[in-house]
Amino acid sequence: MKQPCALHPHPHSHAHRLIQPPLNELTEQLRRRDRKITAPRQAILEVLRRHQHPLTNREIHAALGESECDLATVYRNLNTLEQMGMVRRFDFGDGTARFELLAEGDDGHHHHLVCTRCSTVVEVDGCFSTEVEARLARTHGFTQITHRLEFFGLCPKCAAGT
Amino acid sequence: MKQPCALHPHPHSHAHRLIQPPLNELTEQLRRRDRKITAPRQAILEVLRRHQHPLTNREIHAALGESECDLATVYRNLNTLEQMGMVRRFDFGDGTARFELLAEGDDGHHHHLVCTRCSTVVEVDGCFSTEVEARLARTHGFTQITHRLEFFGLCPKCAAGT
DNA sequence: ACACAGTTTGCAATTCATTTGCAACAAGGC
DNA sequence: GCCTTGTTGCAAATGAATTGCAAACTGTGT
Repeated sequence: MKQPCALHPHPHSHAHRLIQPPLNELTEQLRRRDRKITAPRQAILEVLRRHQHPLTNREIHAALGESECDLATVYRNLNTLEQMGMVRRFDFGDGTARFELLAEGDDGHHHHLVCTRCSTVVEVDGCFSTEVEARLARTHGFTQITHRLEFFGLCPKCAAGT
Repeated sequence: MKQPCALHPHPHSHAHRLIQPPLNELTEQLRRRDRKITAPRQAILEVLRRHQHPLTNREIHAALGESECDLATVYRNLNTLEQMGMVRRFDFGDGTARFELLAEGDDGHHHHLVCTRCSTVVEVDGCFSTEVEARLARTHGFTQITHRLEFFGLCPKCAAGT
C-alpha cells in the first residue's frame, strides 16, 4: 500500500466540483438552513417522483413541461435540494450528474447496476462496505469515511440482442 | 428493488463519454491492436512512473518538462494507453479523470481512499465485491459485471489541523 | 533513395456540463 | 411603503475533453 501524497491543489475551485463524498460537514450545515419549496423546486420533485430512476438535469428540465423554468434554475435547485437532503446525486462516470428523489428519513444509501450498452439502470439493494469502512478507518486513520460505488454490466436484453 | 428502465438515449455521443466500465468489449478489441510507444507516450509513462499516484491530464502535461507536448496529445495518448492496458483511469467524482501506471500483467484493480479536504490519496488494497458481482449476475441476469468504487474521508492530518 | 499508407502531432476551434454575474422579482418583516 | 434576502431568467464564462485539419513522422515495399 502506497504512501499518501497530496495532489496538486486545484487552482480553480468550482464550489461543488471539489472532491466530496455525498454528505460532508458543509452540506450538513446547509441541510439545516430552511429553504422554501418554491414552484420550480416543487415541479422538479414532482418529475423525480414520476420517474423513479436517476435523471440528469437536462432530462428533468425536458420533463418539466408546463412548469418550465430555465435550465440554470434546474441546476441550481438540484444542488439546493441535494443540500436540503431531499434528493441524492449519483455519478455514473459519464460526466453528467443524475438525481433521485430521497424518501423522508431515508439516507438514500444504495447503489446501481447500469447496462453499458443501453443505460438501463437497476437499483441494487443493500450495501457491502460498512465493516470495510471501519477497517479503513483503523488502518489509515481516516475518519468520516463514505464511499461511492456503482456496478456496470451487460443487461439480459442487450446480451441476447447482440 | 425497482424495475429497470432505460434512460433517454443520449443524443450526443462523445466516444468515451458513454457509460462504460473500465474495460469492455470494445477496449478489449483495441487493446490487442498493437500501438507503438511513441516519444510522448514514453514521456507520459515516465511521469506516471515518477509520481505513483493518480494524476490528471493537466498534471501530467505540466510534469512533462523537457519532453513537452500539446495538452491534446496528452489526452489522446492517455486514452490510447488506457486502451493498450498500460494505464488505468480513475474517477474521483470531481469531473476530471486521473491516471495510474499499470504494472505488466496487473489488471490494476484496486481502489482509493481520498481525503475530502486536502485530496491526499491512499491506495487501498484488496477488493470486496467479487462475490457480490456474482450475486448481482444471478439476481438481475446481467453479465460482464464490473464496478467502480472509491472511498472518501478526512485524513488524520486534516482531522487534527481543523 | 522514393513514394505511399497509416499514425501521430500541434493548433485552433468545438462540444458539453456546469457555474456565475447581473438585473428583475417575490415575499416577509419593520 | 421600504428594505433585506432568496430566487429566477438570461447571457456569458469556465473547464474538461474531443475533434478537424494540415503538417510531420513511421515503416514498408520497390
